[in-house]
Amino acid sequence: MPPDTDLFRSPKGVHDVLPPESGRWVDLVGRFAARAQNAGFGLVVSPMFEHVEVFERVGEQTDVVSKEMYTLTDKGGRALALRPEGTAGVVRAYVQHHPTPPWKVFYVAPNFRYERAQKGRYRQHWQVGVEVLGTDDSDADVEVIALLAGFYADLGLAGVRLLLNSMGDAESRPEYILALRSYLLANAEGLGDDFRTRAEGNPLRVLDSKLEEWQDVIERAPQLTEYLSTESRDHFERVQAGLMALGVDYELMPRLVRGFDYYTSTTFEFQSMALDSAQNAIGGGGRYDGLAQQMGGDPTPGIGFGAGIERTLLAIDSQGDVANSERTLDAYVVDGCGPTRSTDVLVLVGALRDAGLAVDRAFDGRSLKAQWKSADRSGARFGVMLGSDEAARDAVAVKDMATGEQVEVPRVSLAVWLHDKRVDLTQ
RNA sequence: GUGGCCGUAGCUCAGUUGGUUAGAGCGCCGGGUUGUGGUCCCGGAGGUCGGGGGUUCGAUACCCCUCGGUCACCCCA
Repeated sequence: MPPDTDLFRSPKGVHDVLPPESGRWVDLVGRFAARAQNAGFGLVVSPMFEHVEVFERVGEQTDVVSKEMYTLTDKGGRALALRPEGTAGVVRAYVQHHPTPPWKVFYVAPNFRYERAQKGRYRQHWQVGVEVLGTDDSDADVEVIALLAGFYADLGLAGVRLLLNSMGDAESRPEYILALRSYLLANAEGLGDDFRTRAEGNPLRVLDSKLEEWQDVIERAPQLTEYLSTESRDHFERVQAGLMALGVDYELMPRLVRGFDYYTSTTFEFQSMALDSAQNAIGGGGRYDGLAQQMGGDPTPGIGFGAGIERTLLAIDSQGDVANSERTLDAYVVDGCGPTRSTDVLVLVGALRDAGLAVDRAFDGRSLKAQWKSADRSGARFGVMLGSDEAARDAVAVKDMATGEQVEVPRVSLAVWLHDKRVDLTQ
């Protein structure tokens, strides 16, 4: 019986990233790590799964927790869940290890959500992100937001807008939620059960709905910013002043509440105007000053963001200028010694790679014509042939693949010769 | 979870109002060029026509189910 081919395909909603496409990932992740480390952030690697309670702190009312979590029970009977978002696990790590604040970390990690796949939305998607724990300084908010804006700039991503809001603090928000709930329930006529359920359970979740028939009520709803405490308002104004000082453009969006319940104070979202509204959110985050405490830690303020790698690449695609960032080879080594295969190719290729050169070669003892063809396809700058004539003189034939010009180079000086040519290229 | 569209070679797609051995381009491999890529010429490999069932003398095509892809809704990166 042949195996069931359906079982040896990637599961629904997930996908492989292969070369050369994956070269863009290497590039993007490298740029992100460079920028984060530049700003004093260190890498945090946290488990891909946690006790389910860790993620439930994201909010029992949220879609991500209530219907999209990948939950499992391990052989020890523990109730676990695959990480659906980046912040909860990092806060858990902070509470567990109590590092010295301010704790500034970045991550590159996959998230898992059981939902119907579509463009820019997958059951496993990757995010780069940062978190800062242990400070409520508004400059930390500015630093985090500016970091993400700078990352997009590094990538050459244009047409991005930053939406900004404040959710208020522990004192001002409950008051607002009460006012919002009673307003929504008073205007729920004809808007259906879903509206009423949300208005009662989590009225903030009504605000970011895109449903046409709700928009009238949403437009006239009381606004968060009217309920901010003096302290919250001051904080929010300092964040805005900081962004302006750094030249980071933003738009105030009073109805921006985002999908997780832990947010307080500053919230923000970057949208690509080149993408459809179904997947235009390419990165977002905010403050979560109560989250550590909900996990049994001391009261600890925190702020961070997550930015989707797949969506960011989609946004770059929509600009049209898809750059191939794969590193080009310095040389491709061709075995010209015929059917008697020696270890010469292994030794030469190994020596060149040890010397820091990017080098590839053919396998399987293929014909010269085939090997030169592969050299061409590889995009290598030079073809290096180990031929019996040249071998007699301890040399190799080196061909510039662009011009076809061929010279003989002593084997011992080949690495230096190729290095010199690389410098030429960068001038 | 709900709905629309779509599954034919590695990729992009033809095809048959149901009828012999299912095609093309690109890619891949080999040869022309016994030591040299890109152009050209010749040849070759590669297909459970997504899977299962049904209708039929006969199904890649029609029907049902299923799996997968894609797009949208909800929501999010």
